[in-house]
Amino acid sequence: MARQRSRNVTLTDVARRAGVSVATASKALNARDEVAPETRRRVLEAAEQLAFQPNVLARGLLTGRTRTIGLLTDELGGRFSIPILLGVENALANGQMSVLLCDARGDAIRRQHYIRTLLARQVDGFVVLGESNDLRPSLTRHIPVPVVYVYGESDNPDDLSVLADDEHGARLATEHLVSLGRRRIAHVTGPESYRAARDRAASARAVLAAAGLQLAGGAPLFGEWSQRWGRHAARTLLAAHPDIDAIFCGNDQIAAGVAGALREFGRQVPEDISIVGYDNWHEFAADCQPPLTTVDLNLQRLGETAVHHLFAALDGQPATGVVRQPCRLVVRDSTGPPPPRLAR
Amino acid sequence: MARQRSRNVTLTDVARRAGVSVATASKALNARDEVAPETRRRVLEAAEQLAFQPNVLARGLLTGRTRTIGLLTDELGGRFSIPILLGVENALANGQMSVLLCDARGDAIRRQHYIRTLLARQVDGFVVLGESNDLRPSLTRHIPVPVVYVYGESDNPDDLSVLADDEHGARLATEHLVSLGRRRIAHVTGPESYRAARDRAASARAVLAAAGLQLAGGAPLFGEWSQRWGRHAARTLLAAHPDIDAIFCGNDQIAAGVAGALREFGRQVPEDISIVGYDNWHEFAADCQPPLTTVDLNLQRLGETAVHHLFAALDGQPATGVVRQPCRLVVRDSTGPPPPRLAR
DNA sequence: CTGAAAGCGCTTACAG
DNA sequence: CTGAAAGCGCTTACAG
Repeated sequence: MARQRSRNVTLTDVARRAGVSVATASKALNARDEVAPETRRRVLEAAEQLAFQPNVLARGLLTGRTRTIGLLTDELGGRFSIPILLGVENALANGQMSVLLCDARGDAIRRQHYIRTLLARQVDGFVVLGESNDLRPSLTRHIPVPVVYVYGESDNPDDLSVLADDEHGARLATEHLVSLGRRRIAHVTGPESYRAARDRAASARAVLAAAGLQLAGGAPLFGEWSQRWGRHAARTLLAAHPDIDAIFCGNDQIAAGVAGALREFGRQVPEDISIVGYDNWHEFAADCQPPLTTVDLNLQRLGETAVHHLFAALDGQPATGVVRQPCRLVVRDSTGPPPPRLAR
Repeated sequence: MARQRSRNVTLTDVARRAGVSVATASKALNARDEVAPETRRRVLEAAEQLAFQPNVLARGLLTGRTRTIGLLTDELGGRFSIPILLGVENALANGQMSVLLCDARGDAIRRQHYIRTLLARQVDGFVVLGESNDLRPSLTRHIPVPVVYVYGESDNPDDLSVLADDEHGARLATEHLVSLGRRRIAHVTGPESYRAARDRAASARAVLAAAGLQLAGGAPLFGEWSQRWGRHAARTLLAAHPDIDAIFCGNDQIAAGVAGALREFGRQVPEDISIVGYDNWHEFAADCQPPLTTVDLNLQRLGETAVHHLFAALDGQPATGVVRQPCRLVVRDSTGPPPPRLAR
């Protein structure tokens, strides 16, 4: 760590070693075709020998393109940001671009500061990552380069928002339970203030209605995104509706809590009561007792999709509106058909 | 999103509006004292009116400093990276620096590629974030700017590594149990191949030995970092050593699994058997039944500490060796004194 | 105190 | 095909 930064090898060094001008060296390295093959060979050899790395700042100053994008997050600590971030980083790297990371921590001042900072660094575009899938105020008017919103939807329909399709995810979950022969299905989920909770609940009800069914208890149980709430809700449900045969949970934590409570009450999962979670949060879903059937939002792919749309916008092909990416049902051991004696 | 990037406001624009040369404008904005107060006022006003943001690339080209550091991670998806990342981001932002994020995904080729990319972007320094706290190969010989390793220790003692103090964390946990009057303490932890598991186990044994005790069963139970292993190990322990009165777990997932199994066996937590977890992973520890006493590694602060050391190195004050940051015991409901009838 | 000039490292017309 | 020159936006001696 004590090493000094040595002077960088510059194009001038390469040119000198190859015995050409910097202009020619530049053309040779950038594979422009106005260079003699033998000259190019000499330049490439010199660059190789000197381990030349072009200074990206100088190039950016000239071209106005930095091949850098700003990733503005609201709350990186949240559960959903990381897989999306990974997808964004991966897709950008595949496109030879880099990402400057800024976490606003839900603070508007901090967010504005970061927007200025990123613009001063001449980023080519922005990805704005929401902490929930609720509508969020558009930032685009402050940003003179292309912006794509991911996970959280911009409130300006002229922006492009790339979202997980919760209607689809909840439909997959509910149809799975119905197709297994479940008929008295309850829904335990997070706070009604979350769009995710409302959308999933609405979708579940729609699927049941189409099958001539309704939610056990008549309505979703809105609460918290926690195991604790799952345990509590399961007890309440068993007391009020002892004949339920399935519980669709708004996330995997709730599902894990439900599973724990059902076990304490001696109900067998999946035979007596099947459980579906949501999120495919590995540590909760796969490590649950029993492992949970759940909905995977494909978050990493969501990040990649957002970047592909950003690339399109950088190429002059911007889109607007909402792109919804489908979900995927992951079937594990927490769902199955009712026991034969109860089959109808 | 369809907006065109408009030409940026440059220092030339500001200078023209203020009626001065760019040289004077530059000095005024950078608060150098060779400028008349009235001139400075006019320049600042012009900059304000034009919403001038200096082009950081141009400045970087000139000064050789970009105020950007590269964060090289091995596996961002891992449990520990995020809090550390947050700490790094926060400390850098406080120092008016930005972070370029690169996740090598444990791939050596990809890692080398990122090192070259970051150097081409003229980063001022690197933070290298390990995915585990095992020793890792030093990258410093490829990097001509200051490097600080965080969480994972570099195998070169000439590097600086900022680490969580697992010896301390396990000591806090074990001393807590001993001080509560627990005497038959078991240790259930992750794979022995992890340094974290070995270090914590060794520390627990040392504390017990100092108190004239030894681990229930004579040795730690190494297994996996999962609830499943926690459940399994708890059953094994109860069968072999029905009189144990505490279990120190290598992480919170194991502890949650242990808590679930003990409940099924009708053992009261914390009265009959107290449990301590490790990591203070909120979703597992605080939401456990009962909420877990656990060890918090202060990971966010670890990231901040690493950045402070990097700043020192950038200021010409590099350090070498290992910095270990203390842990913190978080006491919740899973630990308490033995019931009076059993107290001795 | 102010400004003309040089220069950071590169790319791109343009002339030869 | 090659290279001298201009220039991206800024900062810093240096001269006045």
